[in-house]
Amino acid sequence: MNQETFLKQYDASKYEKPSVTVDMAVFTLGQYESGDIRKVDERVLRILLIKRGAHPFKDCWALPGGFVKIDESLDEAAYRELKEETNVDSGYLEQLYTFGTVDRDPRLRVISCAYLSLIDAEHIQVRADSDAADAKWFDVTYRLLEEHKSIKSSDKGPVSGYILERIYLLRLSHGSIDLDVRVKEVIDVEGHRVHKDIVVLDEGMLAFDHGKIIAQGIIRLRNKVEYEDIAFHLMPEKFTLTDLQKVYECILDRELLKANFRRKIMPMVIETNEIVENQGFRPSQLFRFNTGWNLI
Amino acid sequence: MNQETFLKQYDASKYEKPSVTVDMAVFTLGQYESGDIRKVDERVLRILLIKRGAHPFKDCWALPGGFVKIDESLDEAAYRELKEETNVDSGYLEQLYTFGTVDRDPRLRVISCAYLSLIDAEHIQVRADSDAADAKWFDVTYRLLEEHKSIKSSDKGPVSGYILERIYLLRLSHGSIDLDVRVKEVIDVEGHRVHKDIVVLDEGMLAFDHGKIIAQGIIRLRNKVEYEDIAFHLMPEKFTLTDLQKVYECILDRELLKANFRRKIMPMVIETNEIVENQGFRPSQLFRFNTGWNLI
DNA sequence: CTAATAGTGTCTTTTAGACAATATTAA
DNA sequence: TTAATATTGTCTAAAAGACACTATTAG
Repeated sequence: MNQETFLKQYDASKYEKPSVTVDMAVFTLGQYESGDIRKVDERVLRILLIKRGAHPFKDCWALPGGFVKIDESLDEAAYRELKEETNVDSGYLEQLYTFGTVDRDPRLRVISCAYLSLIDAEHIQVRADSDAADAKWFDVTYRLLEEHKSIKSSDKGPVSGYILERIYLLRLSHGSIDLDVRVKEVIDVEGHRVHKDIVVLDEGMLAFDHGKIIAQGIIRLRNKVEYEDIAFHLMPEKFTLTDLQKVYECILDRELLKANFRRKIMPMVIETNEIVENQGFRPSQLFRFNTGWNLI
Repeated sequence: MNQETFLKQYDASKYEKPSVTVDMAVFTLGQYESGDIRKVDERVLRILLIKRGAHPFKDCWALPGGFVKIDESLDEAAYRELKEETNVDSGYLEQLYTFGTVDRDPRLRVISCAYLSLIDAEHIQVRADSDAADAKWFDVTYRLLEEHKSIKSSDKGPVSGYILERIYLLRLSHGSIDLDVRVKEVIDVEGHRVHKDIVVLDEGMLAFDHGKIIAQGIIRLRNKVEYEDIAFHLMPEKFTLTDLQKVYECILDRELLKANFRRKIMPMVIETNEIVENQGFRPSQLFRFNTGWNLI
């Protein structure tokens, strides 16, 4: 039997199959005008959520996404969804993680491949989908609330294992809408055995396991921003170093020292000869991304 | 309409669904006795491959894996496959990446969630599966052959983009069987736009896109071993520091300086009071993993 | 002038890398 | 003894962190 004949007799419908979706964690940068001309504007990290117009989780907020078509790849599905929801086709996109617990969708078995996307605020033009009663950019913060350590000591003294639990507050807000979700990150170690997990303690108005996906996205973003140049995908063509620093700060949720930050990112940027004036304080120079800064 | 009634009328079979599999990149450590009692044994990284007994890719070598059942999670499927193939239930397991191009399986649309697993050589007991005519541990190396840079300069001078291509030789060998596969890692940058890809240039006797998965697994392993303690999952309970260093060296495919290596891993290990003697040279102390070394 | 931000200089600490020196064993 | 590996010490270079200083603007 050759491969040809095998293919003809293969029964593709023999087993019950899960459905496969992509879910998009699309981040961008928001801005709040300070009001005071002598002060610089505030910046926030934002994520796109849609209000579900249909069951299940009707009226809850969810990540945009949809079923993967039989004739498109995962990446193609992700690009298509990004385009459908935000009308941009120029964003950064990477696969985040695939979520596959059995009961994550009450309708039927759905495995979701989550993607992380970063788009620059200037290109945004959200388009509410047919499925979505409403699509909104939510301010996001993810902040440590509590930390619990319990150490499993063997009789001899040395540590045989430990459980590290960190409880974070994932806060998503848009106008008067406030979605507060507590997320527990658990690291359970027993000898060589490690088990890491993220557990959403209270789903609130978030649909499915999307709290977990968002948390995972922020964690990825925080890890990557430290040693890769992905933050520039959130920036416009030209930007001040203070703006760039604020992006790092709202991703990492901590303040950075100006001088050290500048030293670190200096190789990644090129100065333009443009400056920003009329701000009530010293004008600042505009920079742009130095494509190829990490070429040897 | 409430969620209850919605679920009843939802037609789960409305759309054609892809199949979902897990593929396992299971690594362990191999050893070649040097023959000379005055020399220490050689170590190699190994990966488990099965010889396909059925179409498609009959007689080619493939990663172990299988379809995800409708009532098990992705992680459960991965654990089950690991147990079925290696008979160990104690290994390290993490999700690697989900591969979802349309034509990666000639039979039908299959999306594969790949897992990376590390198991300690002492526990190995491979069990040839029903699907697998044969299962073998292959020595693995992944070594840079060529590097091409082409820089796209705009008229003004600064770099507008570049293409970086690195060609690696993925060599899988077991006895007289030698699977050599050239793998191209491409980084295509144009302004802000980045596109990374891994392309297998010649599949050889490797089934499906498993060359790509294996390469991805090795890349992940190399990245992680530098800043996490996963290498210990490949070690037995007690080990010498030289053995540990050799594990790092065969994962990274380069030699490390002994003194620096020891300084770096010292906080991760605890010395036992046992030593290894009768080796034809100075005896060495045995250490074990210091569970909890990274607790504050 | 002041309040705010822009931008620079320099010291210290930590980490990584290179390499030399000494120690111990079986044969 | 010797050839091999085991183990430690120290110098240098690079990166990260802290903090103080100067500069420039609108009002």
